[in-house]
Amino acid sequence: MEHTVKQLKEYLSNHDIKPSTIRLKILEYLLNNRIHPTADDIYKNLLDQIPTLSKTSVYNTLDLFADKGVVKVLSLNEKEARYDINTRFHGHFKCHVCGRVYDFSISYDISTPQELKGFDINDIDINFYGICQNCKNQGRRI
Amino acid sequence: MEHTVKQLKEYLSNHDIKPSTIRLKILEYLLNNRIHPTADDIYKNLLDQIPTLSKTSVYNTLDLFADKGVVKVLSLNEKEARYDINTRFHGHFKCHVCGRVYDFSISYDISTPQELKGFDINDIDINFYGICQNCKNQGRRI
DNA sequence: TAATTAAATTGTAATCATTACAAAATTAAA
DNA sequence: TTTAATTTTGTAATGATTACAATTTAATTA
Repeated sequence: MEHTVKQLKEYLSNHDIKPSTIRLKILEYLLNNRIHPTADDIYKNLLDQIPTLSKTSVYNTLDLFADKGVVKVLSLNEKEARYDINTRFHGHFKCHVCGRVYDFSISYDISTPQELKGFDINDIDINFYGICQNCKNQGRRI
Repeated sequence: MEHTVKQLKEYLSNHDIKPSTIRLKILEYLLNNRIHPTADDIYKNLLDQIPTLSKTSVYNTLDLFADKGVVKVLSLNEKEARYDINTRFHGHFKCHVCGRVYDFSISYDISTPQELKGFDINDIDINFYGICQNCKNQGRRI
């Protein structure tokens, strides 16, 4: 869970991104808080460390990260986008009770469907929705 | 492609929805135009037939349809929601060149992943993104 | 090192899909 | 018909995201 500045800088430079305080802090936050945060989550959490931080900078940085493949933007039937530092292929489960987003691995083969022969497939989203075990155990609904 | 008013009314009553002119027109539009339209698409297209139509009514109706299982709301990495009259399980491909959304069938088995044992799964979205064959053939990019 | 240029960051205002809400219109029930 | 319930409408809010110009910071050059 600990990342040196050197490691963070390398992470960015590996993705062709020049380092800056904001970029390093946002990257560090994403690496240490794998909760698929929203831009607002990130903004609120970094305000202590960077009092002059603006929301525009958070969006700018996240857009840059998405362009360079550092994060994947998640669109989970909600108005706010979420950002995932884990860009390897995997599925997401959104609990509509607690709002948490869980990762899961895709075991089955996602080969090109018949109907999409000849299509270029650049990206795939596998999103599940429901109630997580934690909320079920607590008997929480909606 | 033709639907009698009787059929449309039955379709609604089968989903526990009382008929009204707007509801029947929107349902008819969705059944005849299986292009995963946005609320605005529907609004613009019905304005000829219902000059007093308001956008709020379109949203109200689509929300009702979604609640009653008449349509599925699609969240395809774009700001506008789309509405699919086909509520049977299938995947969607969004072409980022022409913007069209294609259906495809899911052949592989979507069983509960290990990590989601004990979770209630109520809904699944399988979304592919890329360039469709049509746009590829025309050499169109971005 | 200072001067110049480029890049990053900020603040404010716009955008735009969606929602809230109350008034008006329509339909159903008494 | 009268009354009550439902549907529809118009307007104004909401809220995430973006546009954009100004400011700050960092990098480069003289």
